[in-house]
Amino acid sequence: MKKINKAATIKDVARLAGCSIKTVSRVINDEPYVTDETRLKVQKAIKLLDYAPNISARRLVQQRSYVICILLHSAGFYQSAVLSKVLEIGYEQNYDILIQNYYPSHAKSKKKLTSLIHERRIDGLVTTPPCDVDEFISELLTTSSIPLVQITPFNRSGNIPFVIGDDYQGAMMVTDRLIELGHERICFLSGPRNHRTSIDRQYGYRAAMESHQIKMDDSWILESEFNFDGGYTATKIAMSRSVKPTAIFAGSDEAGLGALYALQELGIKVPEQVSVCGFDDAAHSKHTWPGLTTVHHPIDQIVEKATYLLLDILDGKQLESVQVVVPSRLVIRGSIAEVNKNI
Amino acid sequence: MKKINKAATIKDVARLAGCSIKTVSRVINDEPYVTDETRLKVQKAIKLLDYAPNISARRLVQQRSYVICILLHSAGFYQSAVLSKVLEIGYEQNYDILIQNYYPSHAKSKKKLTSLIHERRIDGLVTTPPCDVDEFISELLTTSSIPLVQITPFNRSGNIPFVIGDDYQGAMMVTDRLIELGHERICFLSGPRNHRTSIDRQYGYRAAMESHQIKMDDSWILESEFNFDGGYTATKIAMSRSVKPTAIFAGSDEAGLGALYALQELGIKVPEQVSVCGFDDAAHSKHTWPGLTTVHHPIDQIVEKATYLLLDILDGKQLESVQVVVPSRLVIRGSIAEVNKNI
DNA sequence: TTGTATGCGTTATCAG
DNA sequence: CTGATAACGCATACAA
Repeated sequence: MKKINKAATIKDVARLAGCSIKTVSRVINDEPYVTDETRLKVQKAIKLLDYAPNISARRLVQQRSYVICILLHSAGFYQSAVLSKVLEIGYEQNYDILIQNYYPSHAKSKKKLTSLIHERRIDGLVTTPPCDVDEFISELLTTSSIPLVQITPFNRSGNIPFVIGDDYQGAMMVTDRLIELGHERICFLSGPRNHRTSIDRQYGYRAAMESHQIKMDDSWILESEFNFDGGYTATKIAMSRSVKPTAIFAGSDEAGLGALYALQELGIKVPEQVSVCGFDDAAHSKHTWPGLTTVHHPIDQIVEKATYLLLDILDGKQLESVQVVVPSRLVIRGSIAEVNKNI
Repeated sequence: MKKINKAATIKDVARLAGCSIKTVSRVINDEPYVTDETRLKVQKAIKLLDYAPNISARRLVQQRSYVICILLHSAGFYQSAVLSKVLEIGYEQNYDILIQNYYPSHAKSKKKLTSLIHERRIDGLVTTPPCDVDEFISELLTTSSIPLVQITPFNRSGNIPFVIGDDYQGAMMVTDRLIELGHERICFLSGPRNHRTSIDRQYGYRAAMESHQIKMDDSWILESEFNFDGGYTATKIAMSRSVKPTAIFAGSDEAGLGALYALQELGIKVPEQVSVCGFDDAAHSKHTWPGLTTVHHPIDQIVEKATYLLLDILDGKQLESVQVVVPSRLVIRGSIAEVNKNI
């Protein structure tokens, strides 16, 4: 057992190996122009001294932090899914990943992010929704240019790299399926207006309804939040109307679970009396009874692509496409059935 | 709009303010011995140049990284809860928080962690279960001494700082409650042996059963995993026996949700025919139907205390108690009822 | 109250 | 192939 009073530095290694620090540096960084003989000597010295390069010194001289930042809004299913993938990537990569909360338009959030960039703590940035709804993020890029990749950007204009799921397509698929089952009175529980996905999913729903020439008006669209309470409340409202829906399509699984709960509380059987769908395929949606029919939003792939996109940009790779759309997939579970008009 | 070619350094500020870099340094770090007049001049220069100290340089010279690391095993409800609190703290503190996956006994995990410490990327460490079941963590501390706080340590011996919930007490409360409702055939779904909580919760259950002189043997304890599938499978097994339980106490909410699902799949009514309890009070347990009766495991508080404990240690504060136990609290929801012996 | 000089541990330049 | 030496940007002992 060796005791470490002070960590060894490159100088110590050089002294022990009988060479210059530059040579040690070469060995550390796998540079050429070192004899196998000296390389071996240096490696032995490194092992002997239990040497590891001081990361701060390296960062200072290289003017890079080897840290990328992920901006995340609050906590929830979506964020958990993002996090778990991000950590996986952090485990594989040499970059450290700094996860930071960001609340759009909050002064403190802006300040935090500004200093993160300004103090050169981070080399690049990935945003998740809805962190980019304020203009601050894009402004930031004009002043201090730092590579950015957006996950599901609020605004797709411009040529900023992004990765996004196919929300429009997914919502169409769900709605089509419900229509196939004979449903016409389909309620859509929308999310907040500052979420790209919320908007696109609503368009998908509308498009499917229209393509089947089902008469509908905006009263079939209930604005709520993309969370349990939002879905719960909206469902209660929908079911209290004189013309009740035979199916509820929640714009997110969290809201879908709220809908499920509300219906069960009302003693309405799912799917016998009312069908319910969600969107996202959250980890939990297959664990309710009945399981929630939903669209698989490939958050894993999205996060992975976005992060590696940023990493590639930082490594200076030439990339052909920096704007990626990942397809969605229908997931049928027990919460939907053929229409029951006696509701 | 100012354009930034190269970021300003402390020298630039000094030059513009007409003083030495030491004076600038004093202003930045809120040190005394600066006239209000010069302070103002410096501050103006800082604003004008849009200056921010280079964090790497500071870290190098101070021999500190101002980063703490949280070790996390895989992903799940528990981890999500930890993460959301950790991010909140990171948002408030000046330390950056590096979240790292750690799989006990995995060579790669060890290597990652070793270099994290070795390269002085982190100043301190917080472990969450079951990251500390291998001896590696404690070994690490003997070789390279870095402050460590353990959340729910596997092994409480020694004087390493830790924060833990009162699992024993909580499990006793749940079991007592079930017994009050007339239950005697209470099945306990245990978790893995490498989880401190799993062991303590099982002891609590046993203690309550014994204190009420209810005859039981080990067949009433089913070993499973602390997740949905574990609870699901164990429940199916329990309900297939000739002597069926009237209540199922799952050692975790995730397992409890699995139990709920299994019973519903079997067409067994909860709580009319069988009562179900969990442990943790996971975010989702109130969103199932019926809501899951459980014990509130104050993960928020635990994470908060642990993190601030580490921060205090790093700041060199004198602390009276570094080993903290946080009490639990019963949460009654719809999943339990008086015993129904006709099962 | 202010400033000078030195060092932190790397990487990079450029001459040997 | 190798090695002096100069940055990198900041903090800090020590002067003034």
